[in-house]
Amino acid sequence: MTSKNRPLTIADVARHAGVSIATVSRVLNGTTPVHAAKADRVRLAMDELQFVPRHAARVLASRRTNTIGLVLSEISGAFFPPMLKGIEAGAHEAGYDLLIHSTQKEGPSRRPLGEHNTDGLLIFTDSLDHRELHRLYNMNFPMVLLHQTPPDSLNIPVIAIENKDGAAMLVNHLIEKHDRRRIVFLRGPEGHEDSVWRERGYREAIEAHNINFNPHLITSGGFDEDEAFVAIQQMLSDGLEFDAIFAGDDDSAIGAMRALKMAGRSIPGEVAVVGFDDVPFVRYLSPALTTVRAPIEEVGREAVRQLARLMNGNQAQALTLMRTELVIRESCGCQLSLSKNEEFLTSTGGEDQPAASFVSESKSTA
Amino acid sequence: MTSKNRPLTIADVARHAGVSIATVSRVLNGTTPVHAAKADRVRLAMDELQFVPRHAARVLASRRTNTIGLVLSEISGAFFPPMLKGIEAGAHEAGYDLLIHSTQKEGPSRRPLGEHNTDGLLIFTDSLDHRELHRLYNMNFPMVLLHQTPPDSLNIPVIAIENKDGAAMLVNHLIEKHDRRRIVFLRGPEGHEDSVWRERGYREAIEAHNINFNPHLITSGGFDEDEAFVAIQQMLSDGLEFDAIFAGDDDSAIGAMRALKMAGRSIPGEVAVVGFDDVPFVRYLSPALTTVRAPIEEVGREAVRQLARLMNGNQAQALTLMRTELVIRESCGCQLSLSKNEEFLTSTGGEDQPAASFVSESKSTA
DNA sequence: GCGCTTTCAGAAAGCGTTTTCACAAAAGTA
DNA sequence: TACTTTTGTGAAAACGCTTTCTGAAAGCGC
Repeated sequence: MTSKNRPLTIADVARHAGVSIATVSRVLNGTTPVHAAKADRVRLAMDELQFVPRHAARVLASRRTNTIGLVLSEISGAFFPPMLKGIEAGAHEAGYDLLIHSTQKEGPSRRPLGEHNTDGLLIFTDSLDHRELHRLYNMNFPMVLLHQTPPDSLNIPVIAIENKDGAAMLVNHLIEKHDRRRIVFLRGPEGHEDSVWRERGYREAIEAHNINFNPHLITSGGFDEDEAFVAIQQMLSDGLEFDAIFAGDDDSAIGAMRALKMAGRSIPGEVAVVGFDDVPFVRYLSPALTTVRAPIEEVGREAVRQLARLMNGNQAQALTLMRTELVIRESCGCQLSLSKNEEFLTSTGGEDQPAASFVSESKSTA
Repeated sequence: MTSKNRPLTIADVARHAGVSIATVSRVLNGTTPVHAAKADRVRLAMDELQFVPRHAARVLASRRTNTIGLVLSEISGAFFPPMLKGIEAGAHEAGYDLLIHSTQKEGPSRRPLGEHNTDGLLIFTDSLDHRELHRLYNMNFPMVLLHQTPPDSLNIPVIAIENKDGAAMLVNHLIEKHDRRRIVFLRGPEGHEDSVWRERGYREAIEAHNINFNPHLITSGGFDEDEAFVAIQQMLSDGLEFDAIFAGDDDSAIGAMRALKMAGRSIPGEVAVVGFDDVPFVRYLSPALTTVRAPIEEVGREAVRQLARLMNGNQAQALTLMRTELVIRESCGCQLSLSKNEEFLTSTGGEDQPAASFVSESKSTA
């Protein structure tokens, strides 16, 4: 056990290497050229002493935290791990630490993430504090929103997925390949933006095929298995006629399938069912669920990239939409060669533009 | 837009309230009594100025970061979100920020989490750096290990789940309720601690029922669907006789079921299959999977609690094992009343001791 | 060799808090 | 009333870095 009493400072390193503390700082940060020989002495001294600079002191002096904050409301769901993974990887690449802050049940005196402990914020929550958001916005603090357009038409960059395209692909498939024309749509929770865009895709696809939009075919499934179960039971007992269900998300697709099975309707024979998200297990449902997949990990990575641009004083893209791809299985009516449980993937575009992004949806939904 | 040029400091607050900066600091921290009237003036001033103290300065001066670090190797898996959720909640409760650091592919010059930017560390990784661990251990830095016993018999607290008990419950059930006696066990990856304990539970249950342990019935499923699929196919083609499979985890259970189905063996008629973990979707398999569930969120919460004890200078529990519970479904041979997809839950103990923990396994596995 | 620009290095001034120290005022005690 | 404690407060010294500012040494053209 060596003498581990007082923690080391750059002064110790400086003394050990026979230079001034300024020089130590310079080799630490590479801000100003230092004679090679001297620099080596300093590095050697740091190694020998096992010196680690004190983070807080650097932050205080340099006024940069080298940390990005992630504000989120709920840690759950199948999409969460890949997203966090992407964010962590992105932060890693860009050389930032990642501070996580959940706003679920805001405690009494929790100091929020902000300009005092981060250099920029990734915001992924539905219940954001507008006052705080405006404050940060006004001080020009770097922020990027995930899956949500900014309120009050603030000019904050957004990363989201091609919900509308994905939904349209799904509905087009039902209409064109399986000749379904009475397609139910199960909405998500009130105010859920993904849901709004999916519904828009649904309607555009319907209308593009000259099918009359029937408002009775739309109800809420709450992006929730049980709620969707009840909703479909209700529709069935109301005697509503339909030959397909676009369930809004995979969870509600499961609920819908349960209700259909219980009522003795065959899937996809009488009613085709499709979902959205492609959470890992829907391939095991019988019939295996046709759905849409989004590059969630890439969303996280891209969000950090945009944020990094902002933090470096550059402009970021106002809206980045990540491509979604159709995942055809059986619940839509397709027959899969069951030899090896293969999947047919149809993508919006080519595979060669990994982080390609394009603005296609208007930006006002708020 | 108010004058947002120079950021505010406590000096501004002090001036505004007509007190010294020391007094402002005191009402900010509540360290020393301050006259009520004066304190109110200070608080008012802070409100009016919208003052937020600079984190780095406090850290530097107080030598406490108010942050805990989470070191992990892989952000994925069904158990990850609940675990992180528990950790976040625990950190929240204890008033700490949460810094996340993934070690998957260690970049060139990534400064690690340590004493300079956190007050304590939660470590959840299989590839930990022993040198660094020893360094922190020697300087008495607060650390808690998740799902892994410390190397070199260092005295670092561990939070894990009752793997052995859970496995034994499962195997006991297969033997006692379904009269299975030739039970296959699918190991996890080499060196996976959870797997080691589950195997131990398996063996103890076997031996407690006077069944001869047959090493041929044990092979590796890698905690992976495809690997398990291949392993079971191999066993079948080898002509090995068995009437049940304890799959080590749910993923490998899926692979095992696929192999059995492909070979035309009925589940659970000819071969019962059970898993471990109860990831969300195994209830939808047919037959629905019997498995074991662990209170993963509670593991995260408890880990933070133990860490908080350490950070406050108290002693923490060397080993905390969280209870697991049997989740009986159909793949073991039980008949479920299918009316509402109910589950029968059997717990190791009562429900009344939420964070109860007890040391029962010896602590040497390393 | 002589001025000129570069390069490199040290002294010292912050960065914005907490905390020690000292002390005045208020409150007990006799 | 005089004499000790307590309580509340401010001045000023850390905390451990980065970053000017300044000057010495080194390189360059002629």
